[in-house]
Amino acid sequence: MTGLPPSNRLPARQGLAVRFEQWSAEAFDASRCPVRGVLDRLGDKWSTLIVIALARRPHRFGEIRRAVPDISKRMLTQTLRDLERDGLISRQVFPTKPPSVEYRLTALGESLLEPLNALVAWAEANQARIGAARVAFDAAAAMTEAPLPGLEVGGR
Amino acid sequence: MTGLPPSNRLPARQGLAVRFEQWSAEAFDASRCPVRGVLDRLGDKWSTLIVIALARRPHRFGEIRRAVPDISKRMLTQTLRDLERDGLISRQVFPTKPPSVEYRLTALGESLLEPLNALVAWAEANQARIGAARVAFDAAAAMTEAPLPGLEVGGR
DNA sequence: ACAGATGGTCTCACTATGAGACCACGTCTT
DNA sequence: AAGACGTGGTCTCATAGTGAGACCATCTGT
Repeated sequence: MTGLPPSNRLPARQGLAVRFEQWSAEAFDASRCPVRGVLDRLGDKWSTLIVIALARRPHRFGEIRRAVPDISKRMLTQTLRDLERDGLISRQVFPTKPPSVEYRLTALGESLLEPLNALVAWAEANQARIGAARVAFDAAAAMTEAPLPGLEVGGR
Repeated sequence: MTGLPPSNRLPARQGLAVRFEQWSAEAFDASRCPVRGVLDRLGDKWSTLIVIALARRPHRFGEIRRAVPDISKRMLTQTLRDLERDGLISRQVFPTKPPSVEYRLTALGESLLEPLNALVAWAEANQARIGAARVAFDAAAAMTEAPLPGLEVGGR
């Protein structure tokens, strides 16, 4: 990531720029662009996590809950429904005694793994930089709020 | 996208799988994984849109609002602050008479364009499939709710 | 003199979210 | 035999997040 020559970035920038101009020009407003709908779904807090969990193998409802511990049943159900509605995962009920339900990625869902992997790799490679930026930003903000040095002892 | 051989998907799947196992194994719960923080920020409704807008060129506050029409001032301010805090964009105030403010991507922010472009390309390539899946799902759901054919005229 | 544009902040109402109770069913424990 | 537990959910309720729009100080144009 760090070793990439800058020339590798330009196509991405231009790719996005061209897309964006097309959206703006064709639809006249970006809000109606259909990619927005896709990005919004992917953009919610849990979709990507669930897709990543299912990337390993099919999971049952409770397994996903254990894999993503801080999701509530309510949101898990809802997000799974949304992902199923979008054709990214499939839901299969097994007539076992307490009926069990298995969720797995569809072909469409699997095709999402490529770009998602790129994003996760970026996040992993740059989380330290982002963390440092946050610390620096918060420190600067604290200085602006209370610009008297010597009175600041522990920060807040 | 459609023409990709399946073998191209496997590395992505395994890459995510391996990452996920490492998160689960090392931190013992996925909720503390730092990538989560990054993904959450990128996952909010507006961050990606703003980054995409800034991919073209630096924008002023009002320009971004015009580029992303359905964002409120409140959320625009907040999202810009967050992106700035994470070191993805920089904020520069010009001492013009009504002072103007320019936002631009930092090097870190530009490095995000590559994976983001991949994601947007995927969204663009698959939005039709997703739309079709939604229609199919809603139709199936309507059938389940009201399984009597002949009584359903217009649907709902 | 007054509207408009600049980049925000603040309040208020509405919506989305999380915590947890509840359900029907069957198995396991006591 | 009675009660606890696990299955996959749904439902309600309190709280958190969000969008709409008023408001602010300053300068420019008419």
